[in-house]
Amino acid sequence: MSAVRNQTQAADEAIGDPSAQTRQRLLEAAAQVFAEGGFRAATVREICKRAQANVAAIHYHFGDKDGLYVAVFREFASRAQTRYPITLAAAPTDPAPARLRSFVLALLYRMLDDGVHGCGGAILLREFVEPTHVLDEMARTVVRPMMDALRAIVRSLLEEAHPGRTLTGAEIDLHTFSIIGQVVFYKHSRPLLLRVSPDRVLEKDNLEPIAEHITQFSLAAIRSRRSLGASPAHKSRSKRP
Amino acid sequence: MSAVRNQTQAADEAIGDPSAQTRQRLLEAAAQVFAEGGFRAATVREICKRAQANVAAIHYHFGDKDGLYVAVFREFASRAQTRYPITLAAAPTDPAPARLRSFVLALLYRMLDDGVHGCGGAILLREFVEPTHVLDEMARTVVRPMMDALRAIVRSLLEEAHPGRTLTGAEIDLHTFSIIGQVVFYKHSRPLLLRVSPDRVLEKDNLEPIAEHITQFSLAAIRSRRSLGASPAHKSRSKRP
DNA sequence: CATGATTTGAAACGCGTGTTTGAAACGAGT
DNA sequence: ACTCGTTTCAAACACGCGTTTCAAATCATG
Repeated sequence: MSAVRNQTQAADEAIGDPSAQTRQRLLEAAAQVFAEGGFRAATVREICKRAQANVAAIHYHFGDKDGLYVAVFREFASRAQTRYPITLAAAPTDPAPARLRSFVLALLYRMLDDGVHGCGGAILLREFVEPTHVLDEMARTVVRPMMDALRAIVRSLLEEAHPGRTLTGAEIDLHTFSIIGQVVFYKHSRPLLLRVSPDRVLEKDNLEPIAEHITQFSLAAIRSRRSLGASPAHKSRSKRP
Repeated sequence: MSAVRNQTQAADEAIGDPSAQTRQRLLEAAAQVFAEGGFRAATVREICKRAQANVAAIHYHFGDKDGLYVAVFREFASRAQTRYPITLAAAPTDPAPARLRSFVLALLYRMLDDGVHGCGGAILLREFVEPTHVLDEMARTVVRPMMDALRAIVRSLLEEAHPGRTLTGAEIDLHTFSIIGQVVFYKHSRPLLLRVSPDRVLEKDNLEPIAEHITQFSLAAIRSRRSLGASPAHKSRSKRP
């Protein structure tokens, strides 16, 4: 066995196993501390204080601070997606508008949850701004699938609104980023909003109205004739015999 | 004279004055380093290396790292606004759609400029995510005026699209944040986009199409009947005799 | 040229960080 | 009870950080 205990073994033994309990407490404390301030601002001493463990335990169980962060990412990223799946409020076969609303809702709930289910989301959004060594894995396993899911919804909406119109990847991405930008704004700018518009920060009370607004704002834009310029294919089609 | 030389005196003497030149070099190097990684990640050693100055010079001219950051903010915040005013592409008397487009364009240009004119913008957007001791001053002198300017444009657009409709502050803010969210997404998420969609990051080539998209996307949404729910005033009016 | 003020520099300090070390405690098996 | 493996602990280490100190260099003035 490698110098660092593998996760399956440790997870299996966590129940009732004091030593595996230390590892689990470190993971959960680390998730909170990383979610609050990001990888760099988080300190092993603060993590160990919250976990009531020795700083050497981090090195024993995870190798180093980097390894701990990777373990946290792997442990909690899927929890966020499981607790708040993008199918939270719509089935995959539902119409695109309902799926869009569900997607927005799920992301907003992940951002609001500052418990263990939301840590993955907070860490993810922190990587947007301040990437670390887990960005590649995170991009591959979380970000791309999430963006592809939203791209599919956007494509579907644009095709409905503009039948026969050839869509480019760039056009789909522009709309996709407009939607994501509206959502992540509430997390990325939360510290600022707390200062300049404290009654507008994302909370339980206003989450659904904000989700509804972002959904309707985006649907209206996508359905409008104005949101797509002249199609390159349309232009080139005029040249075809 | 106070222990820290005041800015007016130093700025006046910067031309041809070797000692004031050190101060100016420190300010410009600091602006770059703060813009790149934020206040916390920036080190006085890196700043002095770039400025070719001694670390004690920071303490002599600015008091400490905090004081340097304040000086940088004051020096460069106005430069960003001067170089890329929100009236960049529209006069204050132009119709609201043109003013919106100009507003979006100005912010995108500030975000793209990684020279001395853009440092203020980069530092500002960094404060959204990771506020420091200048947040209060920044909120008062830069953020609020900027948000109020956009709120006025949004109000104007909503009133045109929904005549007779009573607007709440919350409704205006929802639309305002949707617009800001789409814009700042390109700065806040740049490190991530460089990894998952490198051909979509904000650059000179695609800045105007992105500005146009955000403007049209937002205009379409604002003009749609869907973007505003039932008016509270409308509801209460129905009860009046 | 001398003097005083200003500015810069090298070196060190104190602190907080992540990591390492070696011993102690604990648990399992015989 | 002994032995061995696992886990935890206190303490220390090495490093980088922001800040401070005191001397040297520079500049301005009479």
